[in-house]
Amino acid sequence: MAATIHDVARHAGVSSRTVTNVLNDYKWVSDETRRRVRRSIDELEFVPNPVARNLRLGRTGLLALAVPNLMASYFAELSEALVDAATLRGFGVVIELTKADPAEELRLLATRARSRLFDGLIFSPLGLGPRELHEVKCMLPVVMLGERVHGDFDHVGVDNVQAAADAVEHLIAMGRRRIAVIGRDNGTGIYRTEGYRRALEHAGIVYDESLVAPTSNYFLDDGSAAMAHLLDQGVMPDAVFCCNDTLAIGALRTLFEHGLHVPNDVAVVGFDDVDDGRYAIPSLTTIAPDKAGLAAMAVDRLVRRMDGDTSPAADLVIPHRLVVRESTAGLAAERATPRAHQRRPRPAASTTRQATSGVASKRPSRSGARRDGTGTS
Amino acid sequence: MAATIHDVARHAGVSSRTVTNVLNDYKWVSDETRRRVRRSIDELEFVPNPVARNLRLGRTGLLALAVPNLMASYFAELSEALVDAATLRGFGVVIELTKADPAEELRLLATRARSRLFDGLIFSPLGLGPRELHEVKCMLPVVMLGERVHGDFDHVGVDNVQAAADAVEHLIAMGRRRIAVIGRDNGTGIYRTEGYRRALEHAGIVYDESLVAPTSNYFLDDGSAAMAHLLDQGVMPDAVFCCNDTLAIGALRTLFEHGLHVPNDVAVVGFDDVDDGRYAIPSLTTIAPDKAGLAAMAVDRLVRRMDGDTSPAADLVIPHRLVVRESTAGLAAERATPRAHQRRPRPAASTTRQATSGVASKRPSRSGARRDGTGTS
DNA sequence: CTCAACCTTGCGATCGATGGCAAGGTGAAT
DNA sequence: ATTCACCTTGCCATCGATCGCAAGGTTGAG
Repeated sequence: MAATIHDVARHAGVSSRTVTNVLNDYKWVSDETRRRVRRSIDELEFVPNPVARNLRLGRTGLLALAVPNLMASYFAELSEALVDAATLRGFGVVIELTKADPAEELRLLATRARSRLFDGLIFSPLGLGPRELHEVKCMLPVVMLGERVHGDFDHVGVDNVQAAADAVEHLIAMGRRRIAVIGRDNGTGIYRTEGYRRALEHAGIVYDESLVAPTSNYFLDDGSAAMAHLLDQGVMPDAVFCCNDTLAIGALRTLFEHGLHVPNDVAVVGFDDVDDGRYAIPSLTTIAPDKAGLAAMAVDRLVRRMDGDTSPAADLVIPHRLVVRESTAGLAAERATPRAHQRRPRPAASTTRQATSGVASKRPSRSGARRDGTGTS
Repeated sequence: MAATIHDVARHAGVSSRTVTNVLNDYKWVSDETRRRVRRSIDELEFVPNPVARNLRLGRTGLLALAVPNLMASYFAELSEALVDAATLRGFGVVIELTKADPAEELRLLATRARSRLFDGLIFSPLGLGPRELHEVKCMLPVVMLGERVHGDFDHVGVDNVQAAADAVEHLIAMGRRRIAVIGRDNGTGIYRTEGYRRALEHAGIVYDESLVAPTSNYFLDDGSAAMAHLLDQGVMPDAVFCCNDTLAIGALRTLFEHGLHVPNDVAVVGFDDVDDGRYAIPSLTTIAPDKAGLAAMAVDRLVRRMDGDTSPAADLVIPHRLVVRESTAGLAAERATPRAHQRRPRPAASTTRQATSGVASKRPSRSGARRDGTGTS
């Protein structure tokens, strides 16, 4: 059905060897021949069969990306960033959903990774703990995301403990004392809760188990349920640190339903700087990791390994920063201090503009003005 | 490095032919041999090289899924559903991000689809209009999502015009008259706006161009900007129909910033029933398509085509329903009528429970009670 | 004329699994 | 002893592209 290299050769009146030479930019091909071959390729709509090529070359041009799910915005955004980064380097990306299931994650590393269908694997483990991961040895290059694991895998991620501590420190700086935490029991959650603990300790606040609402998952549901659980138990915090934005948005909803005002009654901080958080009501204070940087770094690392780099496993820490929004600073605070708290990159473009948000009135209507056009006023 | 079928044969003391026989459940293999071969496979950790197998068989076990992005929750949820459905049938999924770029979408259909790297393609076109798509002929099985196109592609999707009309009818039933629409200018948006127009017409309300806020994209940003644009122009609607939930959530934010109450001042309806909408403040009334059903149907259709089904292109319509939440019914309305408006499937499980939401108080605290435990009260 | 640089080609092995074919080998039934 | 059903095998072509090798061709410079 589809044309092969031989069809092209016949059509162009050359040998198949010459066609390969053209395809691979071999040194000694005359311009004339090159042109003729190219024309035949176009006319026959020939596309080299990657499967055959890959069999020969031992590479498939595919990376596998293993994430727990795509429903949690963080993983959706992360995946998008990684697909972009991979595409830039000519790799396709196969998405594998692990559902944070340890068995599934192991199967992926142990079996599926041996299939040679992928040239590399970017893995965001949630189910497997450091100990299990330590055991696994994997045939193909792997870059781990999320929390550092103690196997000999390359790793890219933020300093979760420090970042969480930053977030909680911010709450303390805002005068909060009874600070709850939601989300301890998943991969990175453990480390983020540790950061929470340290920040409290540093401020001389005692760590109170009853303020900890563990969730094994990290969906909106879970944040909402955990918050409700806290309130139902009569625990009344004046702030909540959520191990990610999705949990935080769920928690916002529960607080709203309970008639509690954020941040007046309870301040909320998330983690990840997911797009939704910017548009939440109130907008969500959060820790923003450099996701694009993370993606680029992960792919870069992987490609380097595929090219034979055998240096010892690296632990790459990407920067993070605190983004203060209404859920801790409040509407009034934001209005009073129109500092450039936020960065709002437009998803499509890559320009980065500074802009305030959360301003409720006095919006100079310029024709065709963008929503954030007030940033200049 | 990695073991091949021949290594296994040698190790088990049989011929490679026998190993193939075992691998493919050939009829005449003695149990004894079968066991021995299996043991060798395990010991050598042999996994058949899919690339070689595929070269021979002409199939790769991979489906391509082309969506514009993963940032818009709908596509994230859709992708997750499709990956699940494909995994169930033993297919891997390669995600291709088109960015809603017509050129990219064409390249995908015309070139990348010829690569034989995929056995099939599930395509969610946004950039290409029906006319362009009509032209394209594609070598491999394709199932189209979103709006029906008039090429000879299989198609799975909701009846966008009808569904949009349902949504707007609901607004009209709630007594709204000045109903704006956000989002016309993208693939499905055109059809949804058409549904909007019909519902107005049916109710004898004149279609007013100044109430139409077109957006070419469908991110939070765009919804927010479009809403601001309407308000800045002095257009004061009493309801807004947004062509998807993401736009709607963006619009909610702008309304909030302008100090307008939803739904008292402005009612808002979205489309897609994205997870975020359930947790938005206020929770979002929306049109819920059966996403899991859609995913299953799409994969099913694709597999059937791959197996040689040559029946004429099918147009499969999946059911939708209106889900009424606070953004049109309001807190009070919900509290007054604890009807089972909503279905809230837990992402992980597939059980479907009826539950009210948006109840602000009187939450009977049962130990370990789920957030939606009030549904029985 | 000779040599070298440049271009093109046919041949054939290679990547790893598949599977047709014919040829054997069992053991049991006829 | 013969037939047959059952099991196992070696051999080889196949999928399509890659690439080394040797050989043959054309130039033009020396």
